[in-house]
Amino acid sequence: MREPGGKRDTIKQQAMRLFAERGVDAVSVRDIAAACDMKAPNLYAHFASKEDLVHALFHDGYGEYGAILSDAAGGGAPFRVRLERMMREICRLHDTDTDRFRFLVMTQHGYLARVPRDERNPVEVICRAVAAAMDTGEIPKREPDLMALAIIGILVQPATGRLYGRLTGGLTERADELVAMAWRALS
Amino acid sequence: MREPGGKRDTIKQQAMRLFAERGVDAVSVRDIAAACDMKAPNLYAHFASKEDLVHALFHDGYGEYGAILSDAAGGGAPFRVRLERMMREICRLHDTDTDRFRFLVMTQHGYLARVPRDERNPVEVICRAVAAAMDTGEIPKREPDLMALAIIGILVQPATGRLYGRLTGGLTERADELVAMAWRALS
DNA sequence: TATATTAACGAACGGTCGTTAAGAAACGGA
DNA sequence: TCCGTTTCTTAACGACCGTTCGTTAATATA
Repeated sequence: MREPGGKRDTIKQQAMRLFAERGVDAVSVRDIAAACDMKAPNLYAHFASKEDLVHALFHDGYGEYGAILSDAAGGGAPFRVRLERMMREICRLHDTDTDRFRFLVMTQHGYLARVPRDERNPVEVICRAVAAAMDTGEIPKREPDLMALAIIGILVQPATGRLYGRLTGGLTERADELVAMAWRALS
Repeated sequence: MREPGGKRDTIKQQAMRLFAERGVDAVSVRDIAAACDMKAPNLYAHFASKEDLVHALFHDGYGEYGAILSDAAGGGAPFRVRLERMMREICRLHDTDTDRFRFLVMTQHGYLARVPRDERNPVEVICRAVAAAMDTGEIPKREPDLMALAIIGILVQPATGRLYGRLTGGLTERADELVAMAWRALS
């Protein structure tokens, strides 16, 4: 349970990688330990339990993604610009932070119900941005959460398709197309 | 391993419900048996293994959904009409066949890589319909699979949001909105 | 009535899980 | 050098997993 140490970060990193590859339930604490060149009981010097590790991973990742999107959604630019910034950030995260992206998408079904709807929740950030754009008249008034979720789907489903080979390559190189599609969908 | 019998269907139905509620790994064969008012070993008179049961559930569900979408995508109507038919079918399945819809969405990450890309694959059906519409010039030519996946995301992500309370109510009552959004996105 | 088939059961198997306890090794400061 | 702390190990625990076994009660067949 030490604060700093490269070890704790190594554990988080390896666990994230394995979770993204196989899913949380299919990865044992012995698997994680082996990937860190240590034995299973040693993990308990750094994390109280496997559940604790998974929760920390999800909470940190979700929070960091929320902060990134919050930055992208901020500022005084028109919604069109801020939407593009958000979507490009998501594409970038998918391409460069793949393990965590996969982990968050795969684990959301188990954890999302108990995540608070604050400014560190990426879904919430997008929902609020869309709702605000409707208030200012930048896009037509429709059900904000429905539209926001659809926009998220435009990104997440291609990402999922990428996972099992329906698409090859990255999302970043398709960001223009995806942003344009989302903008048309909202207009 | 009997063909007919209400029992086999009962097991499939209860297992599907439990899997949709908690996820496959969190449901034991004893849980399934208890939901069917029987004991665990009895399940092995109807299914060779738990894996076999899960696989049958996924394969049947995926195949049936593929057939339904294939019907909706067929005929000589314009693509706009066939797209609307497909999307309305998906909304209907989500609202009236919720357990299976959830199960398929939740389980896809584990099974989707080994599902053949034939006419019984719902994703494939939509991809082919979109690609065909591009060939006939009914929608602009873009990367077909990317656009098809995005359309699926427009449906699946709101469905996911519905799962943990971001949305309330059904998708059917939002079908008009979703179809319009998808059509704008493709245009 | 005797026989074969089926359905369901309790018990138990080998295995893996997450986790804990107790001690060895490594290391830094006096 | 010794000590105290931290790090890591081996061994083992109890729980639960999917699954198999041998048996019993019920039902159909002859």
